[in-house]
Amino acid sequence: MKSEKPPAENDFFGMVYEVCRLIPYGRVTSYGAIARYLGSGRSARTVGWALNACHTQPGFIPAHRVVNRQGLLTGKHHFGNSTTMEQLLANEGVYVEDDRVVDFTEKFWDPSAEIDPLI
DNA sequence: ATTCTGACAGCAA
DNA sequence: TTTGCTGCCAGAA
Repeated sequence: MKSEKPPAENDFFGMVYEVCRLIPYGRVTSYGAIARYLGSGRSARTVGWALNACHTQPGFIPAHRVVNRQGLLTGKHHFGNSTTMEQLLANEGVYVEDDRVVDFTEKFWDPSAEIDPLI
């Protein structure tokens, strides 16, 4: 067998999609947080690139819950309309103002901090 | 094959 | 303090 697709656990993109699905309702996370959870703290760019291809994945990927570490909706233009991402977040109780998540530090959800019990 | 870009983040000056 | 460069992985030309 050749070109056998590796499991999501071994696929960087798959990991990104999986973590996105783990983001709780009404919460947001950052690209760097996901990258860090994957073990590559500086691969945040690749995370964004994976989300760019999230539409190729089956099911729904809550990519609108992923923003940059400033809380800015840098990828809102990738949701078809520039307001779609903001609307989705507002629908979950995450309000956005001036392309920035309100109370970002409170809404922030760190996968490596929640999923991995460091206690 | 090489080069550049891309929904970022960290560090140096 | 801000500005700029580098690093990271994957895909397109």
